[in-house]
Amino acid sequence: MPLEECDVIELLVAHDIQPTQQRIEIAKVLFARDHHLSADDVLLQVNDDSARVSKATVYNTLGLFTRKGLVREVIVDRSRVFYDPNTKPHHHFYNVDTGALTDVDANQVTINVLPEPPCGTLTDGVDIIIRVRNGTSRTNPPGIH
Amino acid sequence: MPLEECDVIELLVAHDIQPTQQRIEIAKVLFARDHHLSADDVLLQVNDDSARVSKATVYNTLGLFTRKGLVREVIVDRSRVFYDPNTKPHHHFYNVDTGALTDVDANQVTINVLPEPPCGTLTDGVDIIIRVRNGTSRTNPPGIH
DNA sequence: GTCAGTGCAAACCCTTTGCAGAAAG
DNA sequence: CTTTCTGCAAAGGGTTTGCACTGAC
Repeated sequence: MPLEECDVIELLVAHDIQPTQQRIEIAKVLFARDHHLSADDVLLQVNDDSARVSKATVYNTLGLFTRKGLVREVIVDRSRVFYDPNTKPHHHFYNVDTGALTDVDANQVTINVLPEPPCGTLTDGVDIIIRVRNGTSRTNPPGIH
Repeated sequence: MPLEECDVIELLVAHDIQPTQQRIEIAKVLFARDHHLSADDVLLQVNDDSARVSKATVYNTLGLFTRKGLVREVIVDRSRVFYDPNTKPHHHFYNVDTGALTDVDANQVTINVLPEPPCGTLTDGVDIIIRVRNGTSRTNPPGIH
């Protein structure tokens, strides 16, 4: 389904974000497909198809979207943050060779955490990152079934 | 148990690392306790008690230790990498308010992943990061029991 | 003497910030 | 007209690199 501009505007407004031209362009890139983009990816793609958005605005906007819950930051790589338009609970395969991120729906994974969170804290969320590398074997590491 | 210098040297040699003075100092800091240090933490602590190690050497050495499997990088924070002397399979609580990392033994957690890794890849490892924040509620988020 | 390891400072890269100009309501 | 947003460029902070020096064998 091609993403209409009016859908994006609705999305922004629903998240209490003023739909400016630049924010619309950035949202269109993010929500075009279910992918994971770095800030730089967004910058390149936004400026690829006609629009003109500065680096500062891309960073500011991605931060804004994250604070407003429109996208989620995924931290798997020392060198850059990925932004994930999928805000439903889910986890990730991360290919350490290629850097590719793949979603794993949360209900495809069951985890049982026996230990309590450290004293005085409460659980905020769980990120599971399954690091994969190129190869063909089928053996799972310990603890995974 | 206080960590003897000879133990550290043995550890380095066992991992095929030449035990130079600086590497010994860095290893002593890392393995003094079961904690999680950033490169900067290591730099400060190494130069605290008498020894003199440069920033470049700290970074080079931490990279070397990681490649040789002596320590593990933990990436939970956008701003810095933590180095974990515990190489046994385990996961982490991460306090987003304080930055504190706490180990969760792998056998305290069971995870069942239904989906296969993406085509042509094999699982390398699984990192579970349980983000916690300061507070007192006991409610678990969806998927945790 | 040779080769690996170290240290300094500069380079790098991603990200953030300050501030003036532009745009939205 | 007022407020918010944008863009540029400069600053920031962690990390890496180039290269000469030191030290171990």
